[in-house]
This record gives sequence, structure tokens and C-alpha cells, in this order.
Amino acid sequence: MRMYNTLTRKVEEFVPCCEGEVKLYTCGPTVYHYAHIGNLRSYLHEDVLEKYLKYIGYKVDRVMNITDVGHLTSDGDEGSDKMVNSAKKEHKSVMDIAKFYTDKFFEDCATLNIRKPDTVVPATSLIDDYIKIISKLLDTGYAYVNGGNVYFDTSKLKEYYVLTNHKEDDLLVGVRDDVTEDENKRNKTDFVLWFTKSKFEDQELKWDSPWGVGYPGWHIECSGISLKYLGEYLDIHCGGVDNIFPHHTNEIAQSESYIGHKWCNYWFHVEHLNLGSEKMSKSKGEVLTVDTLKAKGYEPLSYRYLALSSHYQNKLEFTFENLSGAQNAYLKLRAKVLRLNREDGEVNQEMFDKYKKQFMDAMDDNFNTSMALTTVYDVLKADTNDATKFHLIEDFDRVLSLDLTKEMEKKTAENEDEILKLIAERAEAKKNKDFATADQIRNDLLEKGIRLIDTKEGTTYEII
RNA sequence: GGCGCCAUGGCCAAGUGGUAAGGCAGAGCUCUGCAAAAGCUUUAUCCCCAGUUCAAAUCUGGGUGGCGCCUCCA
Repeated sequence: MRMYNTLTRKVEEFVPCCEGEVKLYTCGPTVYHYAHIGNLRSYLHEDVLEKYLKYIGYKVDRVMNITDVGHLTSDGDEGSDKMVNSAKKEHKSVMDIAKFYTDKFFEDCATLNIRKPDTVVPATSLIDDYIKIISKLLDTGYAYVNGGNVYFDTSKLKEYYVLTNHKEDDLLVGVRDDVTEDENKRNKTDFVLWFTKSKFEDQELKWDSPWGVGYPGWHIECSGISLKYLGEYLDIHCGGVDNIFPHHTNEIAQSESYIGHKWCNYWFHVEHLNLGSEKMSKSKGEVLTVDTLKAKGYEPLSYRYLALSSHYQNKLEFTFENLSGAQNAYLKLRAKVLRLNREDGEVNQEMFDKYKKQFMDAMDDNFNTSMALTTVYDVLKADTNDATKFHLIEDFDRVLSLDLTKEMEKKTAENEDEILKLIAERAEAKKNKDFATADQIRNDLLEKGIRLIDTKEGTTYEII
């Protein structure tokens, strides 16, 4: 399997630290608002990554954090915590907010068939571990205390910008108007490990520490959680591209300074979903979520199909027009698969192996999900029996998770008897060449949201 | 200002040196009372200019356009 590694900026063969096992860490959500579909694009591709690793036989140990503390609106002294802001706005406690949005996040993931990692760790659960790491960084000279906060000293590193090509002199600090520069930093790339200069009014988010009552900086949690649950050697660390700098860069700085050797070998980053004209202003509280898609009548897995149809390293343009196209394609594909007669004979092993190889070649090539999807279409067109096709697609769906072989839920109308009676009346009318009556029945039902479908086997209906 | 990404038919999107996958939409045909569904058929020289090469969408240089990051964001 070959994958792009942000660390080396190359596509390279994946070799885990321990044979047959993969240690995978995912930067999880910050739970002070709903996850929008752009957030979910990352988790969706990470889900494919995890499932494909398992598909090719690895034992995968995956950990995800839940950021329920320490995300500041600004890194300077004026900062306030987003969790606290959210809680204030919604008149709830911080922990209530965190729980509400965490549950909602995993509910949305489930809707998109994104598997919940085995280990999910709230950032607030490991404060002692962060303190231990920070203490050692202070002891070894990688950190310093100034103005009440503990900072990481980036000048102590041989190389700080391991994930990007930045040069320190070129970095603009405070490039955004709403960010104030922290005067306590020795170097402009230094970052906070522990805050005590807090203006929080809410006591729930403060902990005692050797440096005073405060709270951890927002990079330390990922280092702490990962080191605790996955050990000192990590295989793959994933996240969205926007995490590359500064979050992941700082994680590497902290973790490697703490453990004293290389920490993570592969960095997997998912590009952004471009909301473009559909962009909804977060400040107005209009976030484009899975629920938004549902409310607009979309089948949520259409979004998964849309995401899989493009490469995770490319930006994906989201418009409802694109989603509609994906939905058409998805529903047609699913119907096609369900029409296969899975019992029509033995699986042709030669064909099975041939297409499985095609699928794996696509996925092995830096997760070319678009080609993998094309393989599904190739299977449907292949010169073999339905049983073989069905079992191939069922096999691929362990990774794609598009429910391709799952029976669609047949929605039964409450007044089904009545509808069936009308269908029979219409059939009778058609038989008598009374097409006016037949069409009248069909149109009447259509107005009530029932569409009739004529097939060779007779007429059925669907609820629109 | 710095770093980086991208540019393929109406739309989405593969392909990264050997002569343009696939899907959606559209069109035509078959089937059908009509329609729907289904099936078949069908639609491009790859932003521009120059270069390297027997051969370039694919490599190099220069443009143009779009986008991201540079202490909120996946």
C-alpha cells in the first residue's frame, strides 16, 4: 500500500512499526458546535483509511480525542475559551455542551457510516498526563514560564517546520486582525502549554497545576492522549489540512522533545470541502450539517458517495447540484446492485480475484477511491454471473460503506390497502383500454406523494 | 509579504511520458397506451505561451485564473 506522507511530501510505501499492526491517531472534533459536512469529509476519508487497513489484514488500533477544552478564540492573553462562550450562549454548563455535541457528532458519523473509533478520549480526562509532560519539558529546557503561562521554546529544536516549508523570518504574526500577539513569547513560533492567565468565569474548566490554576494549551492534548493510548511509536496521524500548521507541527515539537526520538512516521491529511456559494455563515448559526441534508430531502449516504468520488487530497467543491448528481448516481448504483440475483450460482473465483485485485490496486495507490468506485461499475458490467458480482461488491463495501448490498428500507404507506386497491382498479382500467381513468388514478396518487412504478412483474409504489 | 495546492467535455472526476476511465445530466433508439423504470447507442485533445522528447494532459520555464495556510476552523 502506498500513501502520501505530508512529512516527506511524497507518496511512499506504508510500513508500520510493528508488523501487522497499525497505530492510528485522529484529531477529533471540538465539541462546541455542530460538525458541518466539511468537518465530516475528513472523518469520512479517515474512516476509509481505517477500514482499508483492516481490509488488507492489519490490526488497527485507533484513538480519537474529543476537544472539550482549550480552544481559544485567540492565543493572546485576551483569549476566551470557545467551550465557555458556547455554554454561556446556550445557558448550559460546559460539560453539558460537550456531551451534547459529542453525541451529535457520533450520530452524524453513524448516519454517514463512519465507524466510531474504539478509543475515544475527552481532552479533559488526562490533565495529569499533560502536567507530567509539561513538567518534563520544563526540566529539560524545552519550555519556560513567563507571564504566568508555560510556553514551548521552539528555538530549542533543530528543526521546527518539519511539516511545511515555512521559514521563521517569513512568518507573519498577527496576520489576522482579531488576533493579538502574545508579548510573553520568546520566539514568535512559541506556543502555550499551560495557561494560568485565564479570564474564565466558569470554574469547571480550571485545574490545579505546579504553575497555578489554569488549563492546558490546545496542542498538548493530542500529544498526551496519543502517547498514553498508543505509546511512543505512532504509525499514522490524521486530520484536516488546516491542522498541519500549527497544530500538528506543535504536536511533533512537544512529543518528540518529550520522548526524545521520532514519534510518528506517516501524516495523513484530508483537503477541505469548499462550500463556495453554499457556504453558510457560522456566525449566523447556519451550519451545513448532515441534518441540513436530510431536511432538504437528501439521502445522507449520497454525500459519502460524493466524497468517495473525489480524491482526499483534492479540494472538493460542494454544491447542492453536485450532491444531487451524486445522489442520482448513488441511488441508481444501489438499485442496480440490489437487482443482482445473488443466488444464481457459484462464485467464479477467477473473476472474483481479478476484480478484487483491481479494487486493491486502486486503493493501494494512495487511496484512489474514485477508481475504486469505478471498479464497482466495472464489476456490474463484467462477463460473469450475478453471484460473483454481488459478492465482489459486498466485499468492496467493507471499505466503501455505501450500503450497496443492504436492502433499501421499503417505506410502507399507512394506507397501503387503499393504494393497492387503486392499483388494481388502474390495472383493470388499463386492461379495458380506459387510459383516462388509469392516468387519473396515477395522478391522484402522485399528488398525495405516491408514485407508481410499472414493471414487468406488475405495479408497485414508492413514497416521495 | 512567505509557504503550498489546483486548472481535463454542460456538471463531478480519474489518468502524471505513448496517444483522453467512470459517473451525472443531455440526445437518439428499444420496450411501453402514454409516462416512468430498465437496456443499448452517443458527446473532449486536457487554461495560455515557450521548451525538452520519436512521443506531453502528463516533464521544464514563464504567464493567467482559482484556492488554502501563516496561532478559531477538518
